[in-house]
Parts: sequence; structure tokens; C-alpha cells
Amino acid sequence: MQNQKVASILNRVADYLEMDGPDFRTKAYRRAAHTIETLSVDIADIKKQGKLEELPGIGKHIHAKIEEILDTGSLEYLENLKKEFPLDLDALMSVEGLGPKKIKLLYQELGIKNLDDLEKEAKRHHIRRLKGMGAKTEAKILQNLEFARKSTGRQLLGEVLPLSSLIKQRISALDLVEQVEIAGSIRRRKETVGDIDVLTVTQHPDEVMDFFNRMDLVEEVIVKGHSKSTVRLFNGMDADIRVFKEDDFGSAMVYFTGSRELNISLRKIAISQGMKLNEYGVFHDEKRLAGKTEVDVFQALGMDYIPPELRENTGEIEAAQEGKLPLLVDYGDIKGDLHIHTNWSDGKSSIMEMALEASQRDYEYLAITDHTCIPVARGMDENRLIKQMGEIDRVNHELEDITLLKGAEVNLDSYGNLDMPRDLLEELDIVIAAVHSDLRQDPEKMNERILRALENDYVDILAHPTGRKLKERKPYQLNIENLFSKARETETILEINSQPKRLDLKDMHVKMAVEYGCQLSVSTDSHHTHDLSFMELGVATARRGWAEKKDIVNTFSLKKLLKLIS
DNA sequence: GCCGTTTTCGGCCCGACTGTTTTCAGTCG
Repeated sequence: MQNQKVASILNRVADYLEMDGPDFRTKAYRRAAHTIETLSVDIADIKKQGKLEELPGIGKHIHAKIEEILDTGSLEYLENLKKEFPLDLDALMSVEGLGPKKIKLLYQELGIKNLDDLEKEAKRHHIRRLKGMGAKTEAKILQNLEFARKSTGRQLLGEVLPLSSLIKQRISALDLVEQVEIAGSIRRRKETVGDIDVLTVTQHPDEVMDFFNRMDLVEEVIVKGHSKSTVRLFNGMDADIRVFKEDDFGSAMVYFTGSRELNISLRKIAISQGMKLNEYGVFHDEKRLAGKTEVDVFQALGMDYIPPELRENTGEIEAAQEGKLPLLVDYGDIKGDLHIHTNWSDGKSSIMEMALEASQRDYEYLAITDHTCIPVARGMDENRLIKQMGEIDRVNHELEDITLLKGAEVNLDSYGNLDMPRDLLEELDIVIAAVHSDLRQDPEKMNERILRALENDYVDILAHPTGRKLKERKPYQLNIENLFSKARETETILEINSQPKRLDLKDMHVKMAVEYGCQLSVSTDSHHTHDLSFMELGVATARRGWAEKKDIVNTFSLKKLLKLIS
């Protein structure tokens, strides 16, 4: 799967072209990159089928460039641009306030190639001499440079959500504020988040922005205007607050929930129908047609309401226009968790504690699936597993509202065999198979290993199928198409693991799996009672993958579920 | 460089804010 690589090369070309802008070639490259980035199939397969030019935004020229990248692994056009401008573009672009134009000027006039050069020239006060720059720009560069060096980039949704909720809570406690919502990629529930967008309705913009800027979470105020303010928070993340009138709030929510590509498409649709769309409403000439609610805005544009998790411009607009959006699985549809650990292996809470917490969440069932054998996770041997089954029976007897299922997360050896004997597996209600060792195996062997696990009759669920960990570890090099067709053929359930770092399967893979007709589960892989709340992240991922209730097996009643996995 | 339910040529999303200007360019989202 080279989609990511092709997209990043095209994006890099766009970065260089932007130095000479305004140039619509830039937009063309970015659009093509976005198309490829959000493709759920392998771009190499599309090339093989000769269908590259059927993709939106890909014409004759970019088609040829994609072929070159796939054939040779690089793009001569980009290599020449790099020679012409031998810059550390990523680093320079990460300095707030520096864009392609200024970077080009800095290189041509002062020979600045990287952050060290930039710092040197700023300290010598050479930058303020350049056209369009001044003392303030120079000082800002120096200030932002330090931050660019430290910055870790996007943060995990699971880590940012609690912070954004706290901010929302604080703002909504103000009497002056009529409405507050978090928008942006947090509202879309994207797996990583770049900043926090807060939208408010108030008659007192200055007071509200002052309150926001003075929160103890704020390290520094970056921008302050009449309708928006940007601050840098203690954790290095930026947060924006924007103030609207009540009648504008729906269109503001649409616009600031994004994505960027979705906004561009929506505005084009407005134009094609003789209207104009911005964050203040949908307009025909001067007359406002909609703006108060999101539903009104989508309706004025001639389409159904699009749930935030789908707003990535990957086909949802067309579906909304045709009334064919999926009826997404809902956060309240989940009837149980099928992958949790207790203190019988590497979990921190007891079986009873986990059961009570699940019961609090109104679950109908909970599968106890501790590790087997692997030493690192205090995995259970056969005797302990038998003992644990007895304990589960005992707790089940004690609790009325919830049913505990006997399960195990069984380790797959390097060849895809389970590390538990058949007679024991037979006793379990549910068997999860997972890779926990020999992760750097040769890709071909890893593929065989996992396919072999799917063929095992005892395996009900494959846990965290691709093994990725966000910001930590790449996925195994799986042939994902083979995985999905084998899962469907063997009726093995694929897990959407809800751990903030995993979210595995990821959104795009969920979408693909749904198209393949695979069965999915959303589970938390909890190691503590607190972790059960990760379910929200997993369901969000399922929704981002267009999954419906029928695709997710733990929305089923206990009876229906047991029939499926028996 | 791409694209077409007014177009095969002439468009290409839109607004806020800042710093440098003195009417605007660059950046950001």
C-alpha cells in the first residue's frame, strides 16, 4: 500500500509550487493528494486496472507522475525542485507565521535552509531588512522557532477529548454565554488532533474571549481580534475561540467542523446553485436562506444532514445528495464489551470490579478475555484459565444484570497457531486471537500467520488486526484485501480496538471491511475499569468507517451474539 | 493542473488577523 507515500510526494510538490503562487497547480496537486490519501483501495491496483484518470482531481499530467512514483519510487520533478531549493521545508513550515513565500525569500536573500540558519539570521537582525518583513516579524520568528523545535505535532484524540470537554465546561458555565460547542477535527473524531476549536454564541464577545485568554490552561495569547482569539495551551496545543450570533451558529458549526476539503466542496456546490456559503450562512444575493442550524444549512444546499464523523469529503456529499447516507451505528447501540483484561493477567481491576463497571454502563454482557501464556502480560497457563472459569461462574451467579462470557486473548505463535489446547478452547464462549510476539517478522510470513489464524475454527475475533500504535509503531505490512476476504469467508470477526493509541482497525479500513461484508466488533481492550470509557473512541472510528449497527456484533443481543460465535 | 446540469476556455472557497503598508500580501484555518 503506497497511497500515503504517493500522496506525500504530491503534497510536497504543492509546497514548492506555492512559493511562486498564486498558482492553481498547487490546488490541483493538493486535491490529487487528498484523493489518494483517503482512498480505501491500493493506488497500485487502480493503476493496474488503468483507472487512475477516473479518480477525482487526477488528469493526464498527475496520472503520469503517479505512474512514475509507483514504478521508480520517486518523482524526478520533485527531485529537481529539491535541488533548486535544498531546504528543510518541514522544519521551516512548522514555524508559525512562516509560509512558502517567506521561506523562499529567506532562502534567496539570506541563504536560510533550516532552523539553525533561521535563528542565526534573526539574531543578527538581518531578517528585518527584507521586503515585507520588519522587527516584529523577526521577533515572532525567534519566538515561534523554539516552539517549532519542541513541537510534537498532532496529539491523540483520546488525550485531547478530556481537555476539550473541560474547556467547554468552563466556558458554558459563564452566564454571558448562550451556546458552546467544540468543532474541528475533535468533533469529527479524527484519530489525531491538531488544535481545539471552540465556537460560542454570546452578546459579549470581548468578555468571553478575555475569559478564554486568561484560563489557567493558557500559556500565551497568539491572536486576539474582534471575533476570534487563538491561544497556546500548557500542553503545546493551540486552541481557537470564535464568537457568533445565534442565527449564524449552524453555518459556523458546519464550516469549523470541516474538513477543509469538505468546505471547499460545499462552497462550490453553493456557487453552482447561484448561492454563497460562508461561516455566517447560506445566501442568495443578500438574502440569507439558512444559518441557524446545521440541518438548515445542509438542506439549503440540497442534501441530507451529514454526521460530523463523515465530513471528510470522501463520498459523503454525493451520498447525502442522493439520500443514501448510512444509518451509522450509534454510541448508545453497544450492548457489551468483548475484549477486556483483569488482574488475572495484566489488568489492574478484578473480574467483579470490571463486571460492576460494565453493569453501570448498562451493558448486557462482558467478555473476560485475559492473556494466555505470553510471559510479559502475566498470561495465564492452562490451570489458571480453568481456575478463572470457575471464578467467572461464581461472579455470574452473584450478578443479575449482566452476563460474563468466558474468553481469552490467545497468543498466535510465529506460524499462526494458538498457544492453548483444543479441549480448553472448546470450553470458552469466545476466543480472541492476537499477535504479541515476533512483530518484525517477514511480511509474507506475517500475512500467512494471520490468515492461518482466521482459518482456525476456534477463533471468533482477530484483535487489533494491523498492530499499529499511533506515533509509536507502524502496522504490519499486511495485504489488507486478502485479510478482509479471508475474514468474510471464515466468518471471523475483526476487532476495532478502542485504545487511544491503537484505533485498529482504523477508519478507512473499517470502511473497506464494511464494503467487503466483514463482521466487526468494537472493544476497549481495557486493563482498568476506567478504560471501559474508551468505547466512545472505537464507536467513533466505526462511524468514521461508515459502519451501521448491523456491521457491529456487540450491538447484538446476547442471544444473537452467542448464536453467531458458537 | 483539472474540469464542465451555463463553460473544452476561463475559472478555481472564503474570511479573520497581522504586519507591513497607505491599500495589501501572506498566513492560517
